[in-house]
Amino acid sequence: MSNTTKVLPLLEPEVPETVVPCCPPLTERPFTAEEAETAARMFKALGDPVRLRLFSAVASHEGGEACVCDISDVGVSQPTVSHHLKKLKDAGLLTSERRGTWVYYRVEPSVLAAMGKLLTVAPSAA
Amino acid sequence: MSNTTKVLPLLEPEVPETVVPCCPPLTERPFTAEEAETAARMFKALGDPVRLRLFSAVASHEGGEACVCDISDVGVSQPTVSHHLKKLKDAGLLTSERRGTWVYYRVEPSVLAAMGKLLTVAPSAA
DNA sequence: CGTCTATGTTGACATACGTCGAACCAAGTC
DNA sequence: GACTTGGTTCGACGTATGTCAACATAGACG
Repeated sequence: MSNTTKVLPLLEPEVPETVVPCCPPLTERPFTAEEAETAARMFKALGDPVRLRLFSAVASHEGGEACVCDISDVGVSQPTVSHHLKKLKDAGLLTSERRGTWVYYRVEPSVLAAMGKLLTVAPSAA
Repeated sequence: MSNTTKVLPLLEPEVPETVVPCCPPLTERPFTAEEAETAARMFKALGDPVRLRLFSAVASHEGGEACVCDISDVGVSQPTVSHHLKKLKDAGLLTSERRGTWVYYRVEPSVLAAMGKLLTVAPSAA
């Protein structure tokens, strides 16, 4: 039975080929200074516990977006939350949009996929 | 979402079970403070351009290991290289071993895989 | 042993970073 | 308009970080 070979469209609404070609996998070849600069910026953005929690909260929220009020319970003051959300936004990991009273943040799916590719264990290496 | 509820085993090829169970994918559920602390430590280690270049140089080197002398051309002084390699080691991303005159660093493949999983776009989320 | 090469460690310094309180802006509500 | 709630920006402060020069350590090789 070829049950596993069914290429059913497991809900890939986003995550298209538009994955930003930031850098090759870390294991493919030594990064250039420029590549390292770019990739480090993204890693750095996730290199703080509070930001990681905020990002995870947004990413795991209904539809990949969340109101600030829903995720700001991470143990720091609200200005600090805002500060970190801005950093994530500056790093290109989140986007924000104001809808009436509340501000909603949502993840940038392509960036997530790009980072995942960075950490791919080179299959050809072996 | 009735049609999409098929939980078919969408090709989970390698990624051995030896992957350290640090945290769930970022998109699965909000990280706890503890998970965030752990994961952030790894991201932080790669959040510096110099460290990223060093790590990439080691990871892409023959057999996933490299002598310091082979990778220390990243534009900073030798003590700084040593400092960053120590940080990567402390973060659990590299291991070192002295063989005669030279010291060799090698990647911790399980950690790489674990981080890759973190950035997995949750297939069940949606 | 002495010396040379390859790395790691220490101390110092400038900068970046995380955090908060206070002030400020944006939408609703009265 | 005034008041309330949600969120950002500003200014300040303490700490962490990246960097280097100088020194220390570990083998190799006479």
